[in-house]
Amino acid sequence: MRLKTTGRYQIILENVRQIPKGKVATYGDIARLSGFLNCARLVGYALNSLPDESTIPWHRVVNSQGKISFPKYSTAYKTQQRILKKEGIIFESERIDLKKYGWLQFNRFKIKR
DNA sequence: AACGTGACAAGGC
DNA sequence: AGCCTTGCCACGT
Repeated sequence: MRLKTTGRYQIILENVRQIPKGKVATYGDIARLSGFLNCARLVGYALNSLPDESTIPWHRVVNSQGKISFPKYSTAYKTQQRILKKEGIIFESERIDLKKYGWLQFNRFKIKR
């Protein structure tokens, strides 16, 4: 559970740190911003490695559906939701409006295979 | 060096 | 709207 200081996700974590209060970004957004297209999973992997005392706003990262990527009744889920609400973000049936709160506003759904 | 994995994403049904 | 499958790719082991 150590925060590594080298490697790709150092970049990722720096970008997560830039997300302003009251906004959110998706895992895919952060991956693209960091220059790792299609590496959304890596972002989750990087956040998972954060120590508890980290000041990086991990809670401002949600999935592409605007939902929290933790099991609904887990403590992590509740913690994240509580912090986001405290920052002024409103949930509508467990979901965040990314049009309203999305930080980067990349063209989701644009990339095809 | 190979293999399984994940706090994901997109598409099909 | 959900659930399932497939694609993804760096990381750890």
